[in-house]
Amino acid sequence: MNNGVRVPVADKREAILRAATHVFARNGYFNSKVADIAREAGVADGTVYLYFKSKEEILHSIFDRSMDEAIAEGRKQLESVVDPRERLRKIAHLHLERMGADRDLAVVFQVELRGSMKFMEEFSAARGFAEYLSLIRETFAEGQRAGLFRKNLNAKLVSKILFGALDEMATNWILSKRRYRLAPMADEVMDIFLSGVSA
Amino acid sequence: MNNGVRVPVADKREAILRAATHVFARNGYFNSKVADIAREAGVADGTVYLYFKSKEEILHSIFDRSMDEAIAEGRKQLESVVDPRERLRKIAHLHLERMGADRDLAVVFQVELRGSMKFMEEFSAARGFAEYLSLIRETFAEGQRAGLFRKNLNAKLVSKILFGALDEMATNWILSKRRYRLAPMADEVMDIFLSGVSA
Amino acid sequence: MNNGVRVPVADKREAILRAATHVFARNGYFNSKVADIAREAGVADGTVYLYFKSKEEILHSIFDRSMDEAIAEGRKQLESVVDPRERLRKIAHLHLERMGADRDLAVVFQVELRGSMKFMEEFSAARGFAEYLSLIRETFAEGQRAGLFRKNLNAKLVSKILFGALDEMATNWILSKRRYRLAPMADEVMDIFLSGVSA
Amino acid sequence: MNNGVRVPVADKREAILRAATHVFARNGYFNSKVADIAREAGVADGTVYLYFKSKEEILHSIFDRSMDEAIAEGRKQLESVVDPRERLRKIAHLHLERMGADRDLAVVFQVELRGSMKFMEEFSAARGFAEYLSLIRETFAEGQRAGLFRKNLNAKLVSKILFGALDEMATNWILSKRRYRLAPMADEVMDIFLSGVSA
DNA sequence: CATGAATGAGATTTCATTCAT
DNA sequence: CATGAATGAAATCTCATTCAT
Repeated sequence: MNNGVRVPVADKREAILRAATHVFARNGYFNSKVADIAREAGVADGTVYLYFKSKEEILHSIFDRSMDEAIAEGRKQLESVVDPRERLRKIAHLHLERMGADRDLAVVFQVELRGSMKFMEEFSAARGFAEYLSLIRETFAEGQRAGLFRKNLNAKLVSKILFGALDEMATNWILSKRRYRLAPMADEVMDIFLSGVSA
Repeated sequence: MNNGVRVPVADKREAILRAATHVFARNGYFNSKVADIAREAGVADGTVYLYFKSKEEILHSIFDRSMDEAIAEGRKQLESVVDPRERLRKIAHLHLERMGADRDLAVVFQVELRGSMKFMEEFSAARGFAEYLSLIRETFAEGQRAGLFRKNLNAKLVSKILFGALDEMATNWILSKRRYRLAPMADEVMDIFLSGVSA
Repeated sequence: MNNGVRVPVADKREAILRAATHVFARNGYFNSKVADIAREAGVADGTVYLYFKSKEEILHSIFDRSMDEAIAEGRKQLESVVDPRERLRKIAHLHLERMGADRDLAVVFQVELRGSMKFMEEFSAARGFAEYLSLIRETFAEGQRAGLFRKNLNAKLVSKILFGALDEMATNWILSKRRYRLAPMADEVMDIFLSGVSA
Repeated sequence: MNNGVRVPVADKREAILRAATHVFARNGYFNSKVADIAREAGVADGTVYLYFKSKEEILHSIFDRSMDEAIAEGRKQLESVVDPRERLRKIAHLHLERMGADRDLAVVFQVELRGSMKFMEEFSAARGFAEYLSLIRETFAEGQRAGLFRKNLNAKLVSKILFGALDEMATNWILSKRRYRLAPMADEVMDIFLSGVSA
């Protein structure tokens, strides 16, 4: 698997990211110590700095990697879907499936990303977020052109409403003591949403 | 010093809360120093501890006071409104009016409250938040009983959708470079929402 | 001990500088820990940072303060001396008296100042040092104009020779196991020096 | 890898010493990282430890090797010179020629050796230095016995003055922005020195 | 009540050195 | 011999909190 290229223990970088996600989810970014992450990853404190140049970069890497994965996966899954209603439904599903698949990651996203967006302006995860909103908006606009959705609605606003609803599902899910499946909420949200916007 | 006039204690507590809101909004809770708050409030570092027993308590006080005010104000304004649709519309307005009235406070709420909800067990702002969701839910259920809203919708879910949409409006508003008025978004959201849930 | 009473150190900044001089002289700048300085000064670690913004600034402050004192004292003492030979003799005396008066300070100067001069661009002690060389050079040039010293000698070079000789006396003194008085070496150096440069 | 040719060990040791001299000259001993030296020498970090048992030993080796070379070269060059005045002149020339031949080495000597002399007591370079001073002193004493130099001068003191003057030339040369040749300064120093001590 | 100098525990980060390959 | 990933001890600096005045 090295194909002649020395891939220095991609294992360890991975382990650190996973450990950091867990630790951040448990304590919050600011209350988490690099030493905790190192211990959880099974490496020495210093090793963390062979893979990331600061604690902050670890957080960024978590966001970036997840965003990249989500975007790639999303693109692939949406390729074959043409009906704007189905596309939106797919988007909603993907959103909540992904969040529901890794609770720690979801916590980090829902709890820490917001803070980060405020303070790390030129931060790539924020750009990923903007891209995501655009995708919803354009899909919706397409539906409007196709006569599926009411033409008098502001596409940008509508996309925020949909995102806000999904985001709230995720937030409630991570805050809830009860353990329920998150993905199915997508359908419920979409039913209401589509009724609200249909022509 | 005081020109013989006794400066009421409330003044200083107030000044500290206001200063803290501003400082937290600018830097985030963890990056804010108590010394910054004290300087901005025009008091000595130690004075902060005469009014609050810790930095964390300042944050909680900001939440609690705002929540209490919002709830009191909400109760009063809703007293005379009976139509569930109008009540929901009023709630949305109050929500965004309050957020839009104090940008710093809005930032603190949107950015820091969520983090706090995950890590601080059962503090009163979280209870206020739950109360708020209940209010929406019950108003909606009332509308269902009155035949205004579709009976097959899950009231709890619907209330989260509405809250999520409003919350997203607020978040977008604080993150936006553009300066627009937040409160009017309430109507736009409600139009879509009501179309979506009406019987 | 303190008999339970907190004995405030009179001038803390002063105490820290003195302690730092001692610690630096014993261990060298890079091997000295701020904690050592704090302990020796009888203050907490953090207190050091109320008076100096970094360990490096402590070193600079030691240099700067000593330089300023030396220059002020030198100016005063030289005011009344007109004969260039006597002026140079006075300069040599002041140089070695000052070094000989505080062994720790002498060590810091002889050992750390040179390193600092190479790596820290244009800090004030380096300027003080340049000023000092100028003073010697101009005094010597005056002596040349007065016919006391050989006119064919390069004043700048000569001033460096004199400084180098005095500097070497100081270095030998701090490195020596034996305890002898440094100041008297000034006369011995000056006798040879003046023989070498007299017309 | 080696093109079948065995790379002599001396090569690598040599490369490391040269690299270290350069790195130390640029950053100072304490600010230099072993990794920097390794990179500059074109070897792996660990390889450094096959040739030297610590970073400190590298510094010592630089001193020792230079001292040994200087002493050997000095002995050879002085063999045929009998006149004490000429011997001293030769010594001065050799001193400044050697320093002037390798600026990095000169920086390390002038800047780091002093610190080392204070903190590493039984350090062989210090012994080399003492030997060097003895050589000057005895040559001078010989000149006194030969009636060339004033008998009332303290040979030890005189030797320090000469050393101090030469040392100062070297220090000024490395600190100077200007690029001039160092060796010629030897004659200028010796002219003044010999005038000062001649009978 | 108010002050602000002082405290000191604690966290991030660096880097000389080791050792399995 | 050579490598360089991994180690982990150590040090600077920060800042919430206290308390003598």
